[in-house]
Amino acid sequence: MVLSRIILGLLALSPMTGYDLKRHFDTTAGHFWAADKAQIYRTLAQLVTEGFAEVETVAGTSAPNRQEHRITPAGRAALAAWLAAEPERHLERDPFLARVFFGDGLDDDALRALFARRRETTRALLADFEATRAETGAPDRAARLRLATLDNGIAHLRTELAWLDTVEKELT
Amino acid sequence: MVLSRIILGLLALSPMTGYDLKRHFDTTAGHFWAADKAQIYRTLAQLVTEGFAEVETVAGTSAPNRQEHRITPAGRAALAAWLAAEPERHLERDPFLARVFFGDGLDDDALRALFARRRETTRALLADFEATRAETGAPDRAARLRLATLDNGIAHLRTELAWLDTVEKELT
DNA sequence: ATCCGCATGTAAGTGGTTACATGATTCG
DNA sequence: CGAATCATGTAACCACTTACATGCGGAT
Repeated sequence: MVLSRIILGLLALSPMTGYDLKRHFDTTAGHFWAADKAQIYRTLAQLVTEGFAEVETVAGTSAPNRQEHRITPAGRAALAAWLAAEPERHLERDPFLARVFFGDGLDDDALRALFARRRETTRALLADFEATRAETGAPDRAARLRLATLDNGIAHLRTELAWLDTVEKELT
Repeated sequence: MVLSRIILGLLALSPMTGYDLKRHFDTTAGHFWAADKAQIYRTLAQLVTEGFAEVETVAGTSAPNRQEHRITPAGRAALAAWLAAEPERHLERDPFLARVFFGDGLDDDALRALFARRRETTRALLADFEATRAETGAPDRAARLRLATLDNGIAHLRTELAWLDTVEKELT
């Protein structure tokens, strides 16, 4: 459900192929929703049978054929309805925190390594987000809201680093 | 995989029934992993067939029979192996942020309502976490690590509220 | 020559959600 | 008398992941 509506939202910005959508999920939309191509192609087919999107095959001149998907008026209505509906609840599932919770089963070195890996992936993601943010200018209302989700990610990544500081200090 | 190892971790603290486990997932373990009872009972049965847990039926005196599950030595080994393994990566999936990203499809009032609901659920969860934290004292190493995961949750909830402040201010 | 990007999909398996089903005891 | 808590589970469904499979064109 959520994935299909996010895809409709992206198609509302412009017509796209599954491959184009995948790139969005690997960059902009990845801050709040993960999806892989198997899911994307399946959901796209489903949107077409529901009448929320239409396909047009665009012959590739110097590339493979593109299956361009375009949102229909019914698709726009479904997107609007979802936007106004009660948000689904967000269920937390973080394998790293699970390991920390049972971390007494690791010795100090292994624990330190666990925190160090977390710090490294967090730091890298933050650098990535901040670089993306620097690229953007002159936002209208739509772009300001999209930026807000990126800022949300940046704020949480900074918080994670600050939390790691205190936890690692306590471990010494 | 992750769920089965978290259950092993909880069983390592003390033998439990599926119902007991459910209460843990609704409180302490809920900060980092969500699970419902259908999954818990299924996973428990699987752990028994794998030889990682054993069941003992305890006749209820003034209650239904309890199926007490106890971790086996093989189970402890599987838990230790998982703890030391590379953490699975954490995939973000937040329906609220998805709505904000496409928020231009909502009018100002609907947007404000969206943020207000998020603020309310965040505030309530934070109060809950802070109350839990106040209850705890004199921690050993194991308890300090469990507390650290709670502090992680508290830090992120505060960050979310601060982010909401700036976004809602910008909306005026 | 080899690798990377573009572009499409299928199949099998695992993990997670929702709805159905039951029944005793305790507290207000 | 009714609601909440304790306690168990099944069935059907939906969502997500991983591995398999193909092939062109352009750059190094």
